[in-house]
Amino acid sequence: MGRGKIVIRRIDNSTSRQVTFSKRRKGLIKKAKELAILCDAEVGLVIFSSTGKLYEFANTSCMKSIIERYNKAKEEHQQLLNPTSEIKTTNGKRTLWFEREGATKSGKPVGIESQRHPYEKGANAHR
Amino acid sequence: MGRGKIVIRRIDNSTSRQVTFSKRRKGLIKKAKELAILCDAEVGLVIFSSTGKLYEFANTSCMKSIIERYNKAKEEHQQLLNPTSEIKTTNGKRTLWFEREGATKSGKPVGIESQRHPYEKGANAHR
DNA sequence: AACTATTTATAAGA
DNA sequence: TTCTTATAAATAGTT
Repeated sequence: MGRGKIVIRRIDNSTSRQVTFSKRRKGLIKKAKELAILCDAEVGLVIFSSTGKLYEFANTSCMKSIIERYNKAKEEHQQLLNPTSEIKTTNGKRTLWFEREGATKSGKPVGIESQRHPYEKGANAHR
Repeated sequence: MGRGKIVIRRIDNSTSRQVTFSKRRKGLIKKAKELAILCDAEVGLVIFSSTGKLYEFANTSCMKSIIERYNKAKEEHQQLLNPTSEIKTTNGKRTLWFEREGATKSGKPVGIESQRHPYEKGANAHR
């Protein structure tokens, strides 16, 4: 959005990188707030600039509680990934509803899909 | 952005809230990715839908490392807030560069400003 | 930091 | 939920 289209690639020029960071960070936090309010969601956002400065946004109480909730959700997810069950297919793999088609690319945690395949069963079950 | 302007307020209709959540979540994560790449920043984003589903984005290694970095930065920040120094003004208050003008509103952690006043000195020093 | 031309996101509707 | 389209909003380049 702007005078010209840009390619999403690291901005080499330090000054314009800083300017863009400032603008987009502001925009991202605004969007995070809006999502939280409009959709009644809990949102936690942490941003470290390339110079190491920290910026954050958390719509509920504080980031701490969101992180705790996150950790808790992760633990439960792990339980699903590594249940103490004996169910296994002959090839040693098990096909679960939340199985990834890809892999850990671009920093996405293993077994977690940001866009689809949320933690709970039933999601994306239809269609 | 759309056929009509909307007010940022919880969407009552459950169905449209879900639709909006889906669209905006996607958009927010896209923006987070772009910020990370363009500006060489480290970004961690956690979203819990109103139904409790978790969505996340982390551009570096994993959310865990970002959370650790966050905690570390927070600790250091606390050290700055409660230094073992004896410097005090007569009224018992000390004016620090990162002092807040507001208070803990809308869930923002105490002593942290999301938009301005990042942790490090010199930020916003110009102008 | 302000200003706009443009691009991009997205609200509604199908 | 996906596609389409009109329109609101974000922002790239400039000043």
